[in-house]
Amino acid sequence: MSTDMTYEEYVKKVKQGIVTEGGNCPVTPLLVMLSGKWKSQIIYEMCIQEPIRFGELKKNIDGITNTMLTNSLRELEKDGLVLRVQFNEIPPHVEYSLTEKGKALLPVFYEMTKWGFKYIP
Amino acid sequence: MSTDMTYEEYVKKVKQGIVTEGGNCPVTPLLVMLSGKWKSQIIYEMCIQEPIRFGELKKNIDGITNTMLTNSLRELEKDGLVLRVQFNEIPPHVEYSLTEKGKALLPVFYEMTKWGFKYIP
DNA sequence: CCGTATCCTATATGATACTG
DNA sequence: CAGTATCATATAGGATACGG
Repeated sequence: MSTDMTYEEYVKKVKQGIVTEGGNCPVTPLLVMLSGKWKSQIIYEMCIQEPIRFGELKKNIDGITNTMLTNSLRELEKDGLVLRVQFNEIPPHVEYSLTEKGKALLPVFYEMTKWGFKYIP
Repeated sequence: MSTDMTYEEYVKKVKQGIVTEGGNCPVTPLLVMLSGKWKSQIIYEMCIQEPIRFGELKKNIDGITNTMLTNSLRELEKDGLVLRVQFNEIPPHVEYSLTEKGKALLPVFYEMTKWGFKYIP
């Protein structure tokens, strides 16, 4: 299936049951990548400020622990959404940013946000 | 914030850090609603066929158990995405369908699918 | 500064048997 | 037909202390 199909083409194909490839739900992989309590907030922080450091993420995301921030960043990195660059200066620091793949999620977030404003009180 | 803001307005506001309301990530509530191993597939099946019965969902979604299908449907119903209608005939049956709120997720899935086709091998 | 190591709890998921 | 009840396991999330 083409990447630039229109919305009308998409809806038509969904109703025909032919959007899946190999029998898998087409949105599941992305939902898995974004699953977890903190990942969307981490990506959102990177949309605002980029690159951003570990300590800034920790300060901006209320309630997150070192463990969860580290784990989430590692998974986002493994999935190719986030880039980690380490600077071995004194003092050492690390800069996180979105990859092209990660930045390309913004239209998805746009639709989710529009939906949220309409349907979530 | 308006529901019909353009994508350009959205991106601008994100970068200014003013998309959140009350300090919460705007996409988190939806991600929570769609979290879990089976929910997106359930919604997808309802996009193809609607209304659909419990047994058909079970047959179409490979590997799902009674327990998980029931739990997932109950949560989707509680979140207002899915409607459950019970027919007390002989034999009894139940029909599930998407609410307007649930149907309105299709543009979100469209963007997710386009992203998936581009970035997932 | 940016984590890791360890341990603990909560929640999600799963297997199986049974029922209005 | 469409579930529920029960029990078991796996994974996610969290608290705290410490290290390169």
